[in-house]
Amino acid sequence: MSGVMFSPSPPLRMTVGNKLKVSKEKAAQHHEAIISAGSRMIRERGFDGVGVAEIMSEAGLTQGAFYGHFASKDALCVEACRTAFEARAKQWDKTPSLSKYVDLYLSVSHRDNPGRGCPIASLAAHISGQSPSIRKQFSAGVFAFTERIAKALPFEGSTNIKRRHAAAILSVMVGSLVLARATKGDRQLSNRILAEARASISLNYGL
Amino acid sequence: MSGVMFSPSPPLRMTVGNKLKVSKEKAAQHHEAIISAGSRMIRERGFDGVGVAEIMSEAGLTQGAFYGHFASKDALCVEACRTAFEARAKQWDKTPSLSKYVDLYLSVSHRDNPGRGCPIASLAAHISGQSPSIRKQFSAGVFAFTERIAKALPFEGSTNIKRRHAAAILSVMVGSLVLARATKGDRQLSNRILAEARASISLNYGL
DNA sequence: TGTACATCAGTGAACGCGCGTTCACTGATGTAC
DNA sequence: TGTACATCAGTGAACGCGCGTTCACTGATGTAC
Repeated sequence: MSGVMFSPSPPLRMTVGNKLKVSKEKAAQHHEAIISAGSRMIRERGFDGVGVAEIMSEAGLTQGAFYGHFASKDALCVEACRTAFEARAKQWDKTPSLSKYVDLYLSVSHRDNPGRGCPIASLAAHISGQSPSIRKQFSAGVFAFTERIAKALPFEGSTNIKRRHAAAILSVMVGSLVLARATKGDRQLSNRILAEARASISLNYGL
Repeated sequence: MSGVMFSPSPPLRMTVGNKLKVSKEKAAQHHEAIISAGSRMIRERGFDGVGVAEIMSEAGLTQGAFYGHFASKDALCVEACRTAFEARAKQWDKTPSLSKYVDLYLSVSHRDNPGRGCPIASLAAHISGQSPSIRKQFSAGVFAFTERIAKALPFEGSTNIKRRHAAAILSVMVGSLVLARATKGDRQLSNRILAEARASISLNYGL
């Protein structure tokens, strides 16, 4: 028989076979896997759009094990939010310039992959009604992101003026990404929103 | 006894007493009341953030009556979305200029009252995962709003150029409002976001 | 105009379902001797 | 190094709850005579 045979979507468990207790090392890996799956799925569907059982299944475990790793779903949400901001900051550090980062941010790829994307664009509208700990985590992330933009602005100016421009730039970035995602069904409109936001940042801030 | 006595939050039923069948006129009023309550509560908490029972209670009816007015919750969501865009368009028509409308849009009052506010800012992030009929209704609303902004721009330019600027302006408006709402816990940050978005539209587009 | 009754808007209890959370149990890990 | 056993990460079924939806019933409306 020619060609490679793929088994039809194996459940990709992290534990091999039917072993129950795992080593501490494995358990730590599981902990990270839960956060990783949660962070991605929450960005894709919002805090209330995904359940504990599905997150655990994605991490290769059953729902019962969840409460050995986290006190509650809310506690995971806080952690998932934190790591999402952290991961984005690391990606930012790998990008050569603010201009390039804006390119990436307003790309079709970012629009189509919210799971690895900016948590601000994914979660901003889902924040009200969430717990105070989530809201604080989120506000801190927005503040830090604004500061990062301000410091990276390639022109002269006081910290205060840079902060003010940064807030406006952040608004265009987040707003256009959210709008582009919401109008994905109308591809022309969606693409235009991204392109025009990019152009306006270039025109108005020389980025 | 001095002072006015208020009865503690009366349930405000539209039907008086225990009457069951109501006139066709009353029934039509109920229909509008359901849409009105739905439109407001959905903008406040998102499509999945509010239930049929609570909407009906707000409209002064019981949940059982809902399916005499709408085929499903989804059908109400479509209608609620439509009327929200319609109401906003009417409010726009009452506003003397685009500049004044942007003032209102980026006001603290609009930030703090999503129930009567722009459905784009309230619902954009909740659109993915909703039914095709809701998504279409929403995309049409975004498109219409962009056209409205384009036509109201107070400077010379081709339709195409105006459309492009309109898309960018819409992104700042929606983005800053969403961010301001999400960071309401940090009042200083929230207010700054609104103020800077307003200033940037003034600076960059002379509005 | 007055009466008899079919219509149907609204009621309230019930349905199945998926959610977050709990818990008795399992058995490999990893320590004590 | 080898054995005995306490620990505890993970399992899987169950819990109460709120959701969207259904339905038998109610009784004022509004029509037919």
